[in-house]
Amino acid sequence: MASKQGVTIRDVARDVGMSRQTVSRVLNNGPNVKPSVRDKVNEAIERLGYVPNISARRMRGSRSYLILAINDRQRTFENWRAGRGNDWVDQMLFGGMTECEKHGYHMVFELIDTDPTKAQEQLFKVISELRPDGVILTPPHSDNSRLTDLLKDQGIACARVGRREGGEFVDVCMDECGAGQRVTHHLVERGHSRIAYLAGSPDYGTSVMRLDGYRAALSECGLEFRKDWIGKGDFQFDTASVVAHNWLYGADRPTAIIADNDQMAFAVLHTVERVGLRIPEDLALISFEDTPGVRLCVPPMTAIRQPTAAMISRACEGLIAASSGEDASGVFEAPFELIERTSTAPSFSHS
Amino acid sequence: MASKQGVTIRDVARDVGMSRQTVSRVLNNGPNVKPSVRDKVNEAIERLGYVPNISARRMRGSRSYLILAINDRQRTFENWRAGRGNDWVDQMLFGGMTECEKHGYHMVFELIDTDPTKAQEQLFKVISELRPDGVILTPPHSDNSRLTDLLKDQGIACARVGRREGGEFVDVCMDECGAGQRVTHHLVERGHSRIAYLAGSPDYGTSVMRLDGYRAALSECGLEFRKDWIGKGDFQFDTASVVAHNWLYGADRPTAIIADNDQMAFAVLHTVERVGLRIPEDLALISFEDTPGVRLCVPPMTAIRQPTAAMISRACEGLIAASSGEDASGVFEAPFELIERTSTAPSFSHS
DNA sequence: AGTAGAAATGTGACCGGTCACAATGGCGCT
DNA sequence: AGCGCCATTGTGACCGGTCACATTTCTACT
Repeated sequence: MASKQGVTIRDVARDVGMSRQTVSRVLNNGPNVKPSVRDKVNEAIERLGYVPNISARRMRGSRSYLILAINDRQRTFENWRAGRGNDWVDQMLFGGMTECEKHGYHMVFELIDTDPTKAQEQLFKVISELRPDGVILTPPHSDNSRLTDLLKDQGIACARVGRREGGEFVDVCMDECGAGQRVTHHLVERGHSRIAYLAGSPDYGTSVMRLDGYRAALSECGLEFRKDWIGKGDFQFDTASVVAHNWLYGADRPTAIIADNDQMAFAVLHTVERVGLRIPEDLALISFEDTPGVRLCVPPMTAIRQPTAAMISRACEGLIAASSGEDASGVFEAPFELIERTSTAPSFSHS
Repeated sequence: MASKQGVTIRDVARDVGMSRQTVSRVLNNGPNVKPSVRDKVNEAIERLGYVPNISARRMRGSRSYLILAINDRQRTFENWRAGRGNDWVDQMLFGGMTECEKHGYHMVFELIDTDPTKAQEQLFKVISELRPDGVILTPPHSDNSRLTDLLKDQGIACARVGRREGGEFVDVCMDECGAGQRVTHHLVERGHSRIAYLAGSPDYGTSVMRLDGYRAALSECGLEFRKDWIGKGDFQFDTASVVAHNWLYGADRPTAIIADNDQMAFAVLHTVERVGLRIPEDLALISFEDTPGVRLCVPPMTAIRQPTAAMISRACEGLIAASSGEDASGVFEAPFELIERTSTAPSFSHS
């Protein structure tokens, strides 16, 4: 086994004939360092290949240069078990890294249980071990006040994904209501006036907001709001299949369906095929979420693409700023995108 | 801002009236601690809510309790940009956590550039900062000897995903050849004898091994090996579309196609539709990889599911063992799974 | 020139663990 | 009782940075 530690700050200090503290000041862009000295130190750092050791930094220092990203264990497990596609963590990693790299931060990912009490215990353990500068909570943990309380108590900055209350935290989200409006307008622009909405759960703030957007858009376009065209789904495939079947079997059927998540959109897709209709000729279909599957199924589905990477990137930015002493709390709304694919292509023949 | 550090080892020591070292021994399951003392210390740890600080542990100690997982930046970016589904990191996280949690380890994910030189510089920086106990290299970095040399030189254990040479590293992989055989047998069992193989690149060891398996299975079943039914793909959609079109347009067409990756399988799917054939009635289709898309497209595709989670889990196990001084080097082959879906359903009417 | 005050640099302690080694305790044996 | 030996426990140094504060050097102004 070779040397466990290479060049230290003392080696650099010795090399330039300065004290450790001066080198430390250069590293941290501290004030009161003569420019010529700063250059000399930087040159030596480069030449010797010195890289500060994160563990040592966080010992006496106040920063750990770590951002902890929390995901839900059960959801992750379930996605894995069901073989259901999910690139959530991929997106988090991508978004987080773009920001963390700039400031020399690193991302640690951890899974914790859905159960609020267990979650709290587990989070306590992890933050005690790692002492990260910031923690990113993703749904459903962004809604667990035990966790935010714990973090507040421990003096660790916290970012919540999917919430928009702000207050003392860094909240990142997207404009769910606007997305609901956008998809509705998208369909209206393509000639649809008979648009049904397959809703998720009223327990989810996001669902409610999206539905609001749908209603707003309908009224903006002077279209009738039909209660029987609000499907009560639960984000699951089976329930959605039943709803879709009822809508599509009759003569008074909608010409477009908006599904609150991808699982339900797939349910519609399969139902359409069973009933003998075609997408997009007989029915336009649009989904939120834009998980991997919707992009590759036949036909590819138009969907709202959640700005996961952007949200996480912003969360990291806020947390890093917070650990530098700035007040980074507030709400950040990342812009979503409507990805147009075949399922709402204009081949639809209304009239 | 509240207390930055809670209970320390000294607090526990004071509580039980023992020295720090004794508490440390209990923590690390060290020898020579009287059982009664061990119990008393454990009780105090529990009661006071003491959690050892990882940074402090790695300072004087030899372990950092960190596993670093390296993924390719360009590939990750490209997947993100193209909106292509990819739950690779999700699977890594899931697999890694199941093992890391058992031993109090944490996973840090990092992206590095494809370019070998840049990759080396970036890896050097990260391992200098974090000093992880082990590093997991995923393709294409598992093949970059600069990285493995660097890790060897720095005395950091290394696991390579997708290699099977073993030697001084922890190599984790799956039986690619066996998978090639398996899919072929699967098709033969369903009555197919006209099976084409849409290959990836001969530069990829995995491609070669899978193709070997296909040939072996054909000969086991007494079926003819037709050179014109080996498609030269390059893992890309477009090239594969051309090959598929040539096969399917003529009368002498195969009744089943094996695609070396999912992108190519999708190309076949779309080509089949264009040509006016149906899956699985006219053509059976099967893919390796099993990325999210294949599970949800219409019809859902039968595919080999890569045991990513299992491989990463094993990699972590090996790295953790190595950091405990054990010799964990060697090759571990994770069992793959054939996930049967509609694209090879028996509705196929041969005869 | 003398001196105040800011700018630049240095010093020792310290963070919270683990290491190497020293010291103590308990037991069996002669 | 005296001894050896192993099991158990304790002590001081140390890892590589940063903190608080002390010291020196420079600049400006009376």
